[in-house]
Amino acid sequence: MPSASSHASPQAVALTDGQTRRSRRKGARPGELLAAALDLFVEKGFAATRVEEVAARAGVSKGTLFLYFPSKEELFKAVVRENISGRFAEWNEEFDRFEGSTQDMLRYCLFNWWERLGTTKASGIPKLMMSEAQNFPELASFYQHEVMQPANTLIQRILQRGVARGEFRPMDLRYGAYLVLAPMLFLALWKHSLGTCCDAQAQLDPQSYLTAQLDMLLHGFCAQTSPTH
Amino acid sequence: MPSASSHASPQAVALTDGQTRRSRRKGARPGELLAAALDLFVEKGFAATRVEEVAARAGVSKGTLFLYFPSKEELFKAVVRENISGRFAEWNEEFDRFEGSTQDMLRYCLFNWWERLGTTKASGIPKLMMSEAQNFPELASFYQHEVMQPANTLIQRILQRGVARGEFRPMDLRYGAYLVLAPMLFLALWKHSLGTCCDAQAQLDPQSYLTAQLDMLLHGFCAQTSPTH
Amino acid sequence: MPSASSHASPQAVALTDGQTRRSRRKGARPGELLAAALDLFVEKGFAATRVEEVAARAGVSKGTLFLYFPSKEELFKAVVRENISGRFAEWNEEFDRFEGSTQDMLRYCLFNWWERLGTTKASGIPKLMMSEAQNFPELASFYQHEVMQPANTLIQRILQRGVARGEFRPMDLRYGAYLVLAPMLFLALWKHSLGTCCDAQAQLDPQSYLTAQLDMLLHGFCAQTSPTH
Amino acid sequence: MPSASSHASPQAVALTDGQTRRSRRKGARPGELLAAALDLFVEKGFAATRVEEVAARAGVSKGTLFLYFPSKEELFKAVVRENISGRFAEWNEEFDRFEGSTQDMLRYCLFNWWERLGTTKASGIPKLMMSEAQNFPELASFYQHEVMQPANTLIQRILQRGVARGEFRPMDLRYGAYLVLAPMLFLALWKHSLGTCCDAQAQLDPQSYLTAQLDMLLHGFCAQTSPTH
DNA sequence: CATGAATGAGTGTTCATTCAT
DNA sequence: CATGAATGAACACTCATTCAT
Repeated sequence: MPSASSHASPQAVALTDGQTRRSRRKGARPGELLAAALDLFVEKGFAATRVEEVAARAGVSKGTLFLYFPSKEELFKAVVRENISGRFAEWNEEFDRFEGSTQDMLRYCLFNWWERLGTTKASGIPKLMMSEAQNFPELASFYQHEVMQPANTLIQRILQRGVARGEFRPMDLRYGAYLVLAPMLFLALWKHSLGTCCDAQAQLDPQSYLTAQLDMLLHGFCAQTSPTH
Repeated sequence: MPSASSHASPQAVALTDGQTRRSRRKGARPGELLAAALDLFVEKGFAATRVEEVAARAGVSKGTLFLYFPSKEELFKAVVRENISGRFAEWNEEFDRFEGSTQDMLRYCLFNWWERLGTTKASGIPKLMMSEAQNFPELASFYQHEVMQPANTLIQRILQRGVARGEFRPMDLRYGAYLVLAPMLFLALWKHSLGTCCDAQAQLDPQSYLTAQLDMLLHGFCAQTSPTH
Repeated sequence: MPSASSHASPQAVALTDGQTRRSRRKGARPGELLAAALDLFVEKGFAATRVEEVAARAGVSKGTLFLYFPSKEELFKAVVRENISGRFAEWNEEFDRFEGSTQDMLRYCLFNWWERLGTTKASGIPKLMMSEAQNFPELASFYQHEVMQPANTLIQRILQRGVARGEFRPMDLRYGAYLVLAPMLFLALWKHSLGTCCDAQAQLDPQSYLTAQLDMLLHGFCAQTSPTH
Repeated sequence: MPSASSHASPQAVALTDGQTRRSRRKGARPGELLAAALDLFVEKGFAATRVEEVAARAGVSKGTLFLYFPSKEELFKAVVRENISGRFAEWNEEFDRFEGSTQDMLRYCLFNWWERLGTTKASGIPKLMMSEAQNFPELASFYQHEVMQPANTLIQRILQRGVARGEFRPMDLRYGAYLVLAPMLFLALWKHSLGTCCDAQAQLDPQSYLTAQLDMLLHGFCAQTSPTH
């Protein structure tokens, strides 16, 4: 039963820049941990992130992390839920309330998505999943059900609306949804991988990219629309 | 995966003091190792691949691997360098010789790319790069210059041809190229990550996906083509 | 498991500066904790029992446990001390009053012991002592003096009575007593260790075992009794 | 890739009293590990023994231990096999060759068992199993099948021989075997638990104990053999 | 008195890397 | 050249113990 005095040891204090850790408001714990976890998972990947690092960045000890999240995987799931899954309800409601043309809706969808997620740390999550899917099948399955499916469904609803109102050509909705999703994901992926280390001239401007994307989605490349197969 | 031994990386050569390794039957070593490493890196990712497994699959001992590659990281670099060498010269020539419509050229480009690369192990490399770009910035930059740029340029040339011939509407070529690339990369990424662990119903059929993609690229979603900006 | 609160260990009392805890309904705390601890120590062993579990089973918080017992080790000591208190006075009295043959007395002793202790949680204490004797030498010594010695003495008195009355052959009483004790302890040990996880066919029926044991103790294996040394 | 010079570090050398570890004959590794493991398991119990300690005592690193034994549990099983299970074949053969009376055989069995196992570290294994059975059911089951069963069978064969030759009274062999086993196990258990910390006067002399045990097994306590139920 | 949030040392296991042979 | 035995740092997770409230 050694070192009863090890609490508030010099090291621990050093970690928090000398603040007395005990004095913080209690309610913030899980939130700080989720924020720290998001940062680190995005920065270094799931496997390469050590739970101790997450805890340290949140200003708590390793043990405390496990007080709130039973395992690293559950921590990850909580991060995803906090940042993505939890928002589909809200987005679906926005869809129901939307009154403009479906073109505008699609535009709103793309730009809003980028503004709300793309510009935040959460935009790193798709890359994270891509990287770790093979090695953590349970996480992949979780992401598939809690993120990809709802996203797909939401976009299918938009396309369906466009078709129903005669604004869009008839189409296979399942693949149509991927046509919208693919470039969005590509943008997020790019931002967190190759985008971080390429020349200035090769940078992708999100606004321009999304604008081009939207125009192409709606009208295609062709000068005159006359499908040819 | 052609004649691997001719690509022995500088480091590897340095290790052996420049002896002519070629004269022995053993000269095939590095190539076998690179092939095994590609397989495993693509299957399981960099971190999850154990060097012992690579060595075993190449039929040599762990020690031998380190004889040719000073570290796991260098092995990774060699694998990427080995597998993204110049196929662009050939593809650019094909472009020059192509005589049909630009629509057909784009179709040919997409389906051919999938057939020649997408169905092979090499289709795992983009995922590999995405995942590890942060950890190997030097390689990411290399990939950017040697793969992404040429690919971009090639596609821009196609789009440019279409515009020049009045087949395509005028467009910002740089972003236009990404519109073509994004779904291609998405397909390759999908195949090697979430695609491996999702429900049967969520599977993506490459042919259908590319077909839908092409149709949308050319004609867009809209019922009547009347650009609105 | 009678009135636990009357056995509050010295340490526990010391902790509370001798206040009269008795006057409150909460006085039952240490007893509930000791009972819970006995259960769990017997079930899972010292190391595998978590103090939180003990506290939970006693219906208090982890912190409260440490209010009464300064450490897990002290809790263990208190448990053992609490549960091996003097039943020997009573048993010795029974011996004095017994009027039948010494064979019957031995039979009574074995079966009664099993009924009164073997079928209760207390039967787990010998196993506990065996397992932890090395780690708690002071307790082992205590157990030796307070349990093993009196038990030995009691059984020696029985054997002595048999010899004195001509019912038993002369013998070395000290070792004779172990001959009676060994199988009793073995039964208790078995019940709480290997007996819990072996095939149905390898199970030991206490009644049959004790019967066989008694018969052998009295008459031995040999067909005709003619001691041969 | 730091500290390439960490091999043969001062610490490591210190562990082996300055011998160059590399110079040892290779074949001794598993044997040294098994011996170290037996020592430590017996001294401190399975759970309380750290694999690193085992490795250190054997003069190798933690990693080396896992080179030979895939897990701590397998190490334990190997220890048991090495010291006990592996010997039943030999003992059964001795039984087959034995030509004297069954009384002598039983005597030989008891004293020989003590001499060959009881006086060695291996005598600590039964205590080990008793202590850890609950927490490691797989080990318990292993011990049950590889040790208890064969021992039981061997003793039943001896008793059966005695009965068949008219030397012993008829009996239930299954329980009869336990009558022989119980005191043997008790002796081994005693030696490694309470026996280590009790007064000189309470010590059990194995030879005397076994002698008394044998006499009682054969002839019982009773003055005249006249079974009374 | 009682709580329970917070701590951090401790452990089995993996695996890239080394090096004597 | 090739081997594979040996290494030891690294990591997720547990749990006895503390202490501010």
